[in-house]
Amino acid sequence: MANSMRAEHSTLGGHSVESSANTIQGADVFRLPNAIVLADANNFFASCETVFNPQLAGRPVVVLSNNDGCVVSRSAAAKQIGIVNGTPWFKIRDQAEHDGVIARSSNYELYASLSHRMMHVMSGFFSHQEVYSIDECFLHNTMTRARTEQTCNRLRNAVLRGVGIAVSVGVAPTKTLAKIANHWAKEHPASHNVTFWTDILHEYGDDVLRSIPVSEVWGVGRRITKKLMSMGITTALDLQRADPVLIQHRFSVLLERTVLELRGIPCVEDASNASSGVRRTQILCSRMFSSPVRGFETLSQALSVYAQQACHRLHRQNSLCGSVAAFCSTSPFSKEYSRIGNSVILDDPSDNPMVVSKAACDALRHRIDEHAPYIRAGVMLLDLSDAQDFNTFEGMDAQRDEHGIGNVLEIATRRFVPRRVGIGYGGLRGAGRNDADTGATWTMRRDMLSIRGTTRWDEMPIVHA
DNA sequence: TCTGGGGTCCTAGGACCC
DNA sequence: TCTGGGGTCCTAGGACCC
Repeated sequence: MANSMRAEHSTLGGHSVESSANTIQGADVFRLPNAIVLADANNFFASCETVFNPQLAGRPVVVLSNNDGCVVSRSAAAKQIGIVNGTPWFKIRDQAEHDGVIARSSNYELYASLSHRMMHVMSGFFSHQEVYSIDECFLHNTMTRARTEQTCNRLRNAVLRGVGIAVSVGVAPTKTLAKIANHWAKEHPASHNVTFWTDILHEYGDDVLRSIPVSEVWGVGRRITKKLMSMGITTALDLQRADPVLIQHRFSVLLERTVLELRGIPCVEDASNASSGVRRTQILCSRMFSSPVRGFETLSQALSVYAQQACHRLHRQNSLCGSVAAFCSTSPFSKEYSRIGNSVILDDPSDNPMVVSKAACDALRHRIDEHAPYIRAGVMLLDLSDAQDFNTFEGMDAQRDEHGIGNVLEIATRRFVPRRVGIGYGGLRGAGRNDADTGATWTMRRDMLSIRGTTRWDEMPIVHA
């Protein structure tokens, strides 16, 4: 599919020949100038923090990554005082606190819950929704220009009223252009947070793409930017005008598709597996430790906890894994950086946390340096297959865990909350209120965690009337 | 002192087969 | 003694996204 698409576009040199059929069906829908609607929450994590804590509205708020490491989301006010995403918190903490910045540990349980509500509300306004990330979705549109604008505004109001989150909307013929239109909507208050690509193109012509550095185009990362710059391609307009065949040759089909998308030719396919939820092809669970861990004994505690968490996700999508990989590493910022990884093939595909946990530990057992300070570790489940499809000869069954410990864990998790029970260290809970708080020294730091008002009875917000 | 986590897709290159 | 070329499959690594 992707290949035939590429061949077609490459040979046609940019503009496709339409078939005579003008039916609003299948791929033809996406040839319409307003076919793709991208709805994206403004400063999502920071906005979520404000939902149940309205005093934060208008104030500089930042949300930190796990372990309170880096800034990952900023409110408008925090952006205004010049805080940059990705900055390590320890480097700016003093100044930020002096400036009245309020920091929060990331509260993914809250964000996931609000994301779910937001997506549900938005799904009602268009025929097809493709959830792209926790805070944005593509909506497929077949309405007229006027109807589309009306619908986008109703969608924005519904999310704002129903969930308390502001979203911006970009409308364009392709996803890449919708990203650009969405960005424009966020940057230009006059747009009322809904921007049509065709409008800004009509008003500003080539200046729109000329004003966008190539590094800001969706799909262009740091490495590719550097290489493009050396070829004299510095703006989105330069990339749009580049030869797709040359780009494909020097880079990849991915970037070639970006060139075509910038020209208004849709090439990025639907990535979501309908609305029923996506089945992952690999599952990774990894964390940084709050302080360095030495020795296999302690490391295996962490591996065991991560393996159980990974199995929980494996079970949820009804898959089995054929192999388990584990890794650990010292700090990449230290002189003696080392990373150790190894994988183990299971005798039979399994979703049993006991089996997976043991495999993860076995993978690293005799490989680690007993004295090295490890700062992170992770467990990866690979070679996933559908549990229902699994058939072998008699006597060679999958190591399924039908009535065993995994199911007991699932049931207990559903009835109580995650991590009230578990194997080994995964079952211990310390005094703190953090999910992963096992009382061990390595569990992650979340010193500034807000309430999980939508998922925990004991943390429900209190309203004073 | 202190720098996130979880994914996807593509490509190159090796192994193997005929 | 000489030892082609093309296809397929797999894996590791690179690059990207949010």
